[in-house]
Amino acid sequence: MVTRKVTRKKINKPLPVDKEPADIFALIGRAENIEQAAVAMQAMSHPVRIKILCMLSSGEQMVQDLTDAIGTSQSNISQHLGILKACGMIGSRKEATKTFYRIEDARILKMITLTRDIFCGV
Amino acid sequence: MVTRKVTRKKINKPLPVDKEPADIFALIGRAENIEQAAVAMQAMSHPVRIKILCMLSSGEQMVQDLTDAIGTSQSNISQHLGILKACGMIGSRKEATKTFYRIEDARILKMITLTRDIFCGV
DNA sequence: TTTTTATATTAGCCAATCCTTATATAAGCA
DNA sequence: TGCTTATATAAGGATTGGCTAATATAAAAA
Repeated sequence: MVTRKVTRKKINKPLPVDKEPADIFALIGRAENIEQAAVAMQAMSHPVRIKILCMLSSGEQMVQDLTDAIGTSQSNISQHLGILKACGMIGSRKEATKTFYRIEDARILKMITLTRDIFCGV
Repeated sequence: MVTRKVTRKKINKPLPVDKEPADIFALIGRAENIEQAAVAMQAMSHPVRIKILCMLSSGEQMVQDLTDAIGTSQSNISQHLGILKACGMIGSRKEATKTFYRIEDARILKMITLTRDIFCGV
């Protein structure tokens, strides 16, 4: 028996690149785009990661500062940063022992800004 | 030993109501809002649910039509609808044997519209 | 009343997520 | 060299998420 599993795309994958448009219901056909959006939202949908993205949306930050401001373990922050980085949302730069993270994907910056706007009125 | 677990808010909870603002980094302090945003994004972050919301964003739809257009089992659609409904994103209305769903939360309509805009350019 | 249509619910399984604790790496400093 | 600081990685277990298959409900149709 072929156990064909319809497993979801893992979160740690880079967001795929764009493709052609479509028709039904204005966009259900755009499977690629929908997938991208889902992966992006899933990656963003954790309080710690939202906080990280919010902080990064005002510019580069180093891990220590993120850890202090957000208030969880360094290991935990590092793992969340890893998730965000794995799907291309953020990038990093090393300077001696410190690592600085920044938002890489313009769409994510837009998303986080809008999310903030909608849920925080900020 | 008190195994104090920092469990995340379950997805099947209504979005909590607003509270007071804060200070650090413009909004890290707004835990309530961040939580709301996270719950909302998590609920939206599945291809099937995004498709459902997209379809609903152009008006009320019945289960059968959603099922046909999206292309998964009726049971599956029903379960996803349940998730969206449980957190107050959508509402429903019965008419004989049919159930019509619609978007309830204005913020979600905004979110889905923007997501569409950002990822699909539609 | 039986059958059909439309939708909801439940159980069970496997995969994914998340946190904690412990350890690794690697650069700067004494 | 050895210590400290900053960050990353890995293992482990607990919980959640998501699918399928089976069943329940309930209204309409025959």
